Amino acid sequence: MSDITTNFDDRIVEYEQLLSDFKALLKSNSLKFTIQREVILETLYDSDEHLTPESLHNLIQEKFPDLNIGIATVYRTLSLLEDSNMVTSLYFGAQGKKYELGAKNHHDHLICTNCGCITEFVDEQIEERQDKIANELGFKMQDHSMQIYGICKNCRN
Amino acid sequence: MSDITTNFDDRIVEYEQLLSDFKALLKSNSLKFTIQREVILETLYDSDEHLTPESLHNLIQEKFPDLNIGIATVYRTLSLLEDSNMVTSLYFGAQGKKYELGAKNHHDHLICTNCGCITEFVDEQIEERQDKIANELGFKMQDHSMQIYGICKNCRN
DNA sequence: CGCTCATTATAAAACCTTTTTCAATACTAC
DNA sequence: GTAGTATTGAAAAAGGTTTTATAATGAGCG
Repeated sequence: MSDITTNFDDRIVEYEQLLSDFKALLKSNSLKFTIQREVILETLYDSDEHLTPESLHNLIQEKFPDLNIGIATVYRTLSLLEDSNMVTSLYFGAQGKKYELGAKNHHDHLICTNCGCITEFVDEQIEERQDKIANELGFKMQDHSMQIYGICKNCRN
Repeated sequence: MSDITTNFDDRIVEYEQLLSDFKALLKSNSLKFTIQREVILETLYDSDEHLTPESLHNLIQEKFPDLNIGIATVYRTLSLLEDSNMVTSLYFGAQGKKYELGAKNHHDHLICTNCGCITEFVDEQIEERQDKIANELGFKMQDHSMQIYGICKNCRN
């Protein structure tokens, strides 16, 4: 078995786990499992990007044109998922909320000031350096966030 | 003369330069120099953060409560400054524009989650590393911001 | 299956930010 | 000072996104 296949299996297992967590969550709150909610969770899972409610809705329309899911349902489901910590949202500036799945492992962001796309990265050297700076200044670090703004590869063409 | 005094003088000189550039710009376009425009430029200069039109307006209200500058004037002046490249704006996500003055020296922030105090710092290693990461990912860096959250020296006692 | 109530799509309403309108004001040149 | 015109604050309008109201639908349970 190749690594790719193994990863693929892992991914399915991971999604099944997520889905059953979601079902359990719904059940314990006397809420119902609907095709709309499943599709929203699945689309969120399949996407590696941070999505706005609108872009998520567009994605769903493309993938499931016959379902005709309303934007209000997307908003309602995202709020539900966020309230139960299955998705997290990021604020970029005073407004502009974007959602992503999971109790995230930490990462920093490259944000394109032209198209708004977000690329994630983690850099061990920066993480270490941050620890060191905090220590040197007598600061007990709890958290940090870093954003790099610029023009992404695609937009430079 | 100490370094601090020298920096202070430099800062005043820098602002005077900026102001006279602004005046020249206005004159050459048959526009008028008003107290509102001066206050907006000055407040932008004094702030080290990226500001939304709204937060800039709030800042001005605090600093000059008697002037009663309208939010529309803030928007108008920011557009004017941006058109003439004296300020740059960044998009955060699909929407949400933030402004900052053109030539600004960069620094990062340590923010105390207990007392709210902010310590500024610059670290060459982190700056270099950021450049490198941006380059590796085909990203043309324009700016970046980093915040470390935690408990400051004073508050730990 | 049939009952009950949560959920849905749709559309209207509520919200927010940004722009425009307009009469009053104030800067600049003379 | 005065004339001419850009600028201002206030309020209305425009342009978005997000939420709510509603009647119809559908999931879950016995």
